Amino acid sequence: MPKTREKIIDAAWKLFSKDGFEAVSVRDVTNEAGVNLASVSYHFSGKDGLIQEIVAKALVPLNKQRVLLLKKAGDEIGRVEDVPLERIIEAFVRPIVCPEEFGGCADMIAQLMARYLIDRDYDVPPAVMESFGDVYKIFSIAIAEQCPGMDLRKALEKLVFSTGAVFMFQSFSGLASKATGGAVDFSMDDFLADAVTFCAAGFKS
Amino acid sequence: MPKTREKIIDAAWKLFSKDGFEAVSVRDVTNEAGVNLASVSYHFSGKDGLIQEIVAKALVPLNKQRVLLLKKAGDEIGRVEDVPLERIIEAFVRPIVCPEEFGGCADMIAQLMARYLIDRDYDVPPAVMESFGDVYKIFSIAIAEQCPGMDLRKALEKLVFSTGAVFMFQSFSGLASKATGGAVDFSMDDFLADAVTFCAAGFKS
DNA sequence: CGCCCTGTAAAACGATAGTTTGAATTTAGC
DNA sequence: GCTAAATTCAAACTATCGTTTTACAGGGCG
Repeated sequence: MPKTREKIIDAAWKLFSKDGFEAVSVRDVTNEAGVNLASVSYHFSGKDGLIQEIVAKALVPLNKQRVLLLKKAGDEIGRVEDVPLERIIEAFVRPIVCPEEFGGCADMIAQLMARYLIDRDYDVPPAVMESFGDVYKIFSIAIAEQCPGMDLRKALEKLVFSTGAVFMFQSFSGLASKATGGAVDFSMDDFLADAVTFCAAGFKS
Repeated sequence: MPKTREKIIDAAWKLFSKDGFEAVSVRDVTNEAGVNLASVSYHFSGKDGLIQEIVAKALVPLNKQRVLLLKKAGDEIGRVEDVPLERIIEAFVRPIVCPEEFGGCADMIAQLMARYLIDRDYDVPPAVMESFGDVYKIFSIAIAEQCPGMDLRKALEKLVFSTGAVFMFQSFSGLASKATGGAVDFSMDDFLADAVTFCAAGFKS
């Protein structure tokens, strides 16, 4: 029998990633979790605290996984400096496309992340901020090393392009599918490979 | 002296694109516009109607401009089939990056668009849906023609990548700038050129 | 003038939001 | 087994939301 706090986190994760922070009420969460309404205020000192907890639980492991994948690729090759561009990008992209591979996170992580970045009302917890800072720093260095003549600034910019490309894909594919009358139907495996190819070419340009 | 209806649209456009549809109340809009609270229900039959009006006013001209730019490039070159890839992508991307070039739309259009695509609670007005369908169809055909061996499906997929890359840039660059301690500082001119190069390379891959 | 239609105004409505209260209950330490 | 802290609970509180109601002002027209 899980504790109340854990039940709240599970329910909040599920509902927030499906419908967003604003659309989901504290009552929705506590009903889903089967706990009392007041327990959110008690355990997280309010809805905002719960949101910060959820976001940190989603994004910090994501960024940790990205760094881990890059490091692992470096170990395989021998030196981190020799990791080919495609592997760098895959390390960057895979945790977003296939979040289930690193421990049970829902497949809504991209939407959750996008939502959090657009809804600026919510503060970014320091831990999340820091993990993003690490990722962007480590990856832009690795990329700059693979692309002679590219400075860190450009590497970072293209990293942002790549993030956007992958990131919005889930949202957009839904709309595109609707707009074109169901002509689009992507598989995630193909998608990951295509995304890596697309971004790698962009970096080499 | 503008009519009440116009004043509401102006205020709603400004507030919605800054803070989002849910965060902005009808009272916020009417206060900003200096009109009575009830006039939103009267002129737009409620908040949802106002949102649809705003979104249509933002996105239909955007998509129209994309098609127009592509057609214009075709006229310059001679035949639409001969427009080089970079020009196609620029036609696709420019109205998002430089919305002020096609008639007074605020520079928040990317954020408004992203928000609308993520907040799925709101229906997409038929006119908007149709304009997106047109754009994706016309552009994926043009691109498939420039990239021998690429089928329409792949072209559409890469078009979605490109949209994402450009689309989220404003949102992400803000975060990246914060996370790296202000190391990033992009200009829109450079950005447009870089984005086109990045996406074109992706298409050629 | 009297009537109707359009538009605006102030006020109130019902619903729902997040939070707090205070009592009841469970848990943990001695 | 008792005491005190921690937790859960039902209920109420305050604020705000979108909407509706009702009244009022003006203009075109028979």
